Amino acid sequence: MYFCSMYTFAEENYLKAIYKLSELDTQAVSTNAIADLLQTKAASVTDMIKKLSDKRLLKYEKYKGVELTDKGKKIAIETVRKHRLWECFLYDKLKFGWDEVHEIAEQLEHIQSEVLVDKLDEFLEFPTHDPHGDPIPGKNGIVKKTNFILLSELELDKKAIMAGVVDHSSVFLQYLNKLEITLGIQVQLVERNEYDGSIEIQIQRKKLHLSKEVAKNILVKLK
Amino acid sequence: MYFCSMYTFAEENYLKAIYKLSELDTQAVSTNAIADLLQTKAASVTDMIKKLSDKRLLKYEKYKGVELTDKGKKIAIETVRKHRLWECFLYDKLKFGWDEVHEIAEQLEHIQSEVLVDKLDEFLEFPTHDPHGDPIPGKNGIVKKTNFILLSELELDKKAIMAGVVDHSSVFLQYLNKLEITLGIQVQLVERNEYDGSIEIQIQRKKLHLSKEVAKNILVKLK
DNA sequence: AAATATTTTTAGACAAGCCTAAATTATGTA
DNA sequence: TACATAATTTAGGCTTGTCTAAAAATATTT
Ligand SMILES: [Mn+2]
Ligand SMILES: [Mn+2]
Ligand SMILES: [Mn+2]
Ligand SMILES: [Mn+2]
Repeated sequence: MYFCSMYTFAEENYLKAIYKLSELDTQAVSTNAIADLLQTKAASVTDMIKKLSDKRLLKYEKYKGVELTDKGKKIAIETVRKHRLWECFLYDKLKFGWDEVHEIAEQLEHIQSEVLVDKLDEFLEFPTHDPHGDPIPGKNGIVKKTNFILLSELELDKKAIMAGVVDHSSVFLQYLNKLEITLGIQVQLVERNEYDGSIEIQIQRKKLHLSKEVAKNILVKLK
Repeated sequence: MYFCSMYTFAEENYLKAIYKLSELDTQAVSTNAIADLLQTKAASVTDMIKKLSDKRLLKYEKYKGVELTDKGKKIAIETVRKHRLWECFLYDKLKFGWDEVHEIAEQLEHIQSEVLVDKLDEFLEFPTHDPHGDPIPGKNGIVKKTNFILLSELELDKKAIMAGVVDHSSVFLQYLNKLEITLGIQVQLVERNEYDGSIEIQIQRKKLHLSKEVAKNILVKLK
């Protein structure tokens, strides 16, 4: 009503979802993949795809999936940038837990004001990573690649730093809270169990046993 | 899509507008008054009024205007609280000008998360007034009355403190910026011109001449 | 009191975003 | 290659929130 944004919440959410999926795979993004990620129906996705295609935000060939145009990718990355900056604000300044910030940032990412994003960035002292270890795209649209590896693939006795998560669900993050696994702490692989892929790690003064499932959802940075 | 708020942006904006208008006048709020304030059409207002009436957020009698119910008033005040807290954030923390905060707060006020409001309030150290001098409603829904008077009604030679504005438009606020009139500074009425209602004031080391129009849009607190 | 002007409501339309059910196209398997 | 299955699109419908134009009610003048 008051603000007429360039793009609607729904449009930005679709672009963000398509961007995320296109990073996982070089192929065109399928209708069903988008529907799954956004928890909506394939028919709704087809509707929106047509609108975004009309606006030249993506390339669409019937039955062949979609690919973002440069314009579409730019908007997607801007939205990711806003999302991650707001997550930093919620975590660093308002002292939310890393398991609580995502849902609120899903809303805040759609606030329209270019100067707001810049001022927020400055206020947060230009953070490079969000509370989940994901890189914050620059104002120029460049997203730094992180060279993290899965904790499940860490070599025996090697030391590393907890650097990110694959699963962003609050259930998983709360489980890590309980284990006192936080980003930035040092980890060393003590033992790998070949039978079930579970591992034993040393963090701080504790030894922890982690299932393969959990280890595959934690990212570490080699020292 | 992701968040299903109790009330939509439009509903909250209508409730806020009706609350504002009902504070100006004890009578029921008219359809046209709402349409003017929200810059929409009377027909749209009638539509929305029916929906809000169905939801028991206001009492509506055809052709007789509307009155908020306790439930409607509660939501309106909560929205005002969020609006003003966000304005404080933008002004105090992000260093926006007082002429820039309103538009962005119009968007931020609709973010749904009760704990976010509480944490923001705490982060801002429980401010009592927004950058325009308007009181911030408490968590309990109580809005403190300010006993400010119009600068145009200040008595001769009396000293007072700049405390608020009636006109919140950025044009007016920018004009005050140019005159270096900011909230909190002392003001003394030096002369009143009976002919056109204009006044001469002393602020800091300067004497300023203000039209009646301007003086009627500035609020001061007696010392 | 009647005529006129203003306010408010109704009627009908539209765009955005979603849905279900049915039709169509693509893909994988016997 | 033909059939079965899965993916995708189309058709038609719904809600929200907006609009214009016309009708109805209320308020103001004369
Ligand atoms: Mn979102
Ligand atoms: Mn994140
Ligand atoms: Mn608003
Ligand atoms: Mn304000």
